[in-house]
Amino acid sequence: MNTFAEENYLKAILSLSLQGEELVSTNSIAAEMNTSAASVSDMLKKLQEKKLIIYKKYKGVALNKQGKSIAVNILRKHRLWETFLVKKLDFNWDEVHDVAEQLEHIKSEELIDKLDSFLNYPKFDPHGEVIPTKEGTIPQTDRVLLSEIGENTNGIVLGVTLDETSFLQYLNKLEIEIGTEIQIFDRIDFDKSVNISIKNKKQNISNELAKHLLIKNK
Amino acid sequence: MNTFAEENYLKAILSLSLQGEELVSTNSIAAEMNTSAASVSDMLKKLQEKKLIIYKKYKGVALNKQGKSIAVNILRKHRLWETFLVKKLDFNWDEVHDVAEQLEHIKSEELIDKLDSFLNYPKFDPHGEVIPTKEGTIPQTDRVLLSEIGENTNGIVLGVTLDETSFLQYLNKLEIEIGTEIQIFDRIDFDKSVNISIKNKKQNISNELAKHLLIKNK
DNA sequence: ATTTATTTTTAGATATGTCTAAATTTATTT
DNA sequence: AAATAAATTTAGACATATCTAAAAATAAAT
Repeated sequence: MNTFAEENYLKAILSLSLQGEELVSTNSIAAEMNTSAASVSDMLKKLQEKKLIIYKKYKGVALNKQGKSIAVNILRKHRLWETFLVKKLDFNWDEVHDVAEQLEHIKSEELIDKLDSFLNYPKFDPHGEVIPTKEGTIPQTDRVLLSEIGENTNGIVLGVTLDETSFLQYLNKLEIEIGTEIQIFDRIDFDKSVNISIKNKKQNISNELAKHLLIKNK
Repeated sequence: MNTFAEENYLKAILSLSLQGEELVSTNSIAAEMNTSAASVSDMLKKLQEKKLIIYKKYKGVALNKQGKSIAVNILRKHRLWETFLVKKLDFNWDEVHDVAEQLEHIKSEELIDKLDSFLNYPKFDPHGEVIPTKEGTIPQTDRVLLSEIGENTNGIVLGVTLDETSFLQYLNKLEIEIGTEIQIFDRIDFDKSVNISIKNKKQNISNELAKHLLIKNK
């Protein structure tokens, strides 16, 4: 059985891997988790002893099979709980992250099975993110980040890849939600911001924001 | 904010207080929590520094106002989660304790308010135990322990005061459940066991068991 | 009222997870 | 290729929570 701290590190490594880092660096984990590089080093040593990661000093870290399985399961639990909070308890999608961060560590396979059934086996969470399966796979979808999409195309907002209140509230202000239609014009070389229009209103979206918006790729 | 360990100690002290101990002893807490008396001593010192208990060395401990408020709130959360697990997720009443022990430590007042509303403000949990109010009071009921009830009376099983799988499974075996009618004949002086009958079947119930059965007192 | 037994506390260790500061390794410049 | 900068690890400290063994206080027995 793993501690909350261990699970959170595994989750952070998974998240950075999914964002494209093959070998995840100590510093990026520290940034992701708001902790010091020293603490990360300490923990990586422990996770390696427990045989959950592949870690080469000074080089970087990757999840091994068992570590990935645990991390994906935490992600599954996180997203199922978020779905429960929004669908059943009437939370807003920008309010659920902190509570789900706690709930994801509850240990009971039966609980998650029954929750999944109670929610009718949802495929996506309230942010449009795919929910990993019980078997530990993350279903692939045809979504693409706004920061990666081609110019002069149209799309539909399918979801977000960040779960922070400040981010989600900013989206509300921009009137961007799941299902919103969006035209993509062009990308500025200088700062990689994107010119788009939503409901015929032209806007410039920063790369920082575009990196976290999932668009249907047609 | 309190740690899980602190919350568990406060809960244990509350539980023993409600069972009649005015000044709760170190040993009884250790027994309740399956830990050593030394650990209890250590923790009592910390809880006193945090001003959650009234503790006199070698004499015993009681919750103060703030400590009681926290402990009652944990109890409220535990019983609401148990209700959720049984009513919404189809757990059996003898399967929910361990998961509820984890869920009771989730920190979010809004979560519990919304859960309460979702469950339609239940007054009792699946074991028949009263659910403390949001304001921190434990509603009084007219129930009495089978170990305390008068001889030659009738009653109805309203609930239990223990949440252990082995206990609840034994009740199932004895065909005792909530709502079961019961005749009380007499109590044996020697071991304080009680002679009763359930569905015209005479049985002798140990004091140990009778101490955890709540009966309607008419 | 002493002695004995029980209960409770303290002392000293251990494990987890965190930190700052210093040392080491790797990457980047010149 | 040597010097500088950046990233990473180690060393040493601290807080929490636990344990065993020993000491101290209280309760029970003679």
